[in-house]
Amino acid sequence: MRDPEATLRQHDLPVTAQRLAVLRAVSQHPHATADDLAESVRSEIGAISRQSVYNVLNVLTDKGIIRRIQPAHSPALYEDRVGDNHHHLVCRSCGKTEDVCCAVGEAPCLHAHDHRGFRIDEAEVIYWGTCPGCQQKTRS
Amino acid sequence: MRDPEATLRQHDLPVTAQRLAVLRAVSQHPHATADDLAESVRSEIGAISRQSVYNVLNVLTDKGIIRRIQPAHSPALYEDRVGDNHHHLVCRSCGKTEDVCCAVGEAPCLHAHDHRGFRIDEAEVIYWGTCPGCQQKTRS
DNA sequence: CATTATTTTTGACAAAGTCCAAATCTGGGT
DNA sequence: ACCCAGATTTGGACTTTGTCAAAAATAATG
Ligand SMILES: [Mn+2]
Ligand SMILES: [Mn+2]
Ligand SMILES: [Zn+2]
Ligand SMILES: [Zn+2]
Repeated sequence: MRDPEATLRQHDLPVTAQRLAVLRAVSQHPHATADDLAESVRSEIGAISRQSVYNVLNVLTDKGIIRRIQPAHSPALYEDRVGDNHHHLVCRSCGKTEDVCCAVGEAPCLHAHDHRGFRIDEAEVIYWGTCPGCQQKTRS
Repeated sequence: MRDPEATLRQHDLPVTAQRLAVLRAVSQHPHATADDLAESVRSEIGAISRQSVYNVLNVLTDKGIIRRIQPAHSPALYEDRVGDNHHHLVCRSCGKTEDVCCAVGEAPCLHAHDHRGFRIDEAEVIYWGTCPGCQQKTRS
């Protein structure tokens, strides 16, 4: 995130210490949970209420400044990388989450047109598997 | 579901009234929530505990007899259509969920090999959009 | 500075699901 | 048919993730 303060102003959001800190935390910890981010923010500015973390994450998500992803068996994760329609790789064992580029034009994004009368605006893809670390642990 | 009782026996699961009823309910109500299914089961066999519904859904899911899908902003949904790797179309407005065939060999299933050292076993795709009904309601 | 709308905080609340121990039932052997 | 051991079901407490609402604090504006 280049300039959190400018980003907030560009979206007509009053600049507050909480918003700046949450935005920096999301930027520094991609795919972190609200709880992770709260802890991170506390270590930076001392204190923030749980509700404010949610308030800020919600408003930033609504404005499209950050992105929320919600894999099964996990609380929501947030990231700062928006607008590129990338996808995710999630470890079934430890939850480790990594980005996967979506080569524009490739399926399934290619198919994100209408099906059964639905007007489709997003093709969300999660690749489930086992991360390298967990593969090792599982070796007999 | 052809024969719920045979299915249970094939998987070495003791046959109980609760399991039979839940299995039939899943079969008759694709993409229903645990709560929906509990109600449906109650109307058939009179009573079932909330915990048993979860127990049964969990064991059936673990055995691969049914499938669980967990779209954002929704409790888990269950269905009886397993093994064909189909995907889902979900309405952002009303939650309506429909099946989308995954032509085997097409992306992203084609890409369900290794990325970044992950051993991938599933490519989950959810197409988000607006269903026909909700499109009409939203017309100005 | 003073005003006003917005944000933050606190604490209660809700939804979805799990944990645990007691009661009940299923399947298998007599 | 009956018994037994192990598995399942039940009820209730509990956890996690997140929202609601009202009061207190703060940011933007003039
Ligand atoms: Mn990402
Ligand atoms: Mn389906
Ligand atoms: Zn892992
Ligand atoms: Zn709809």
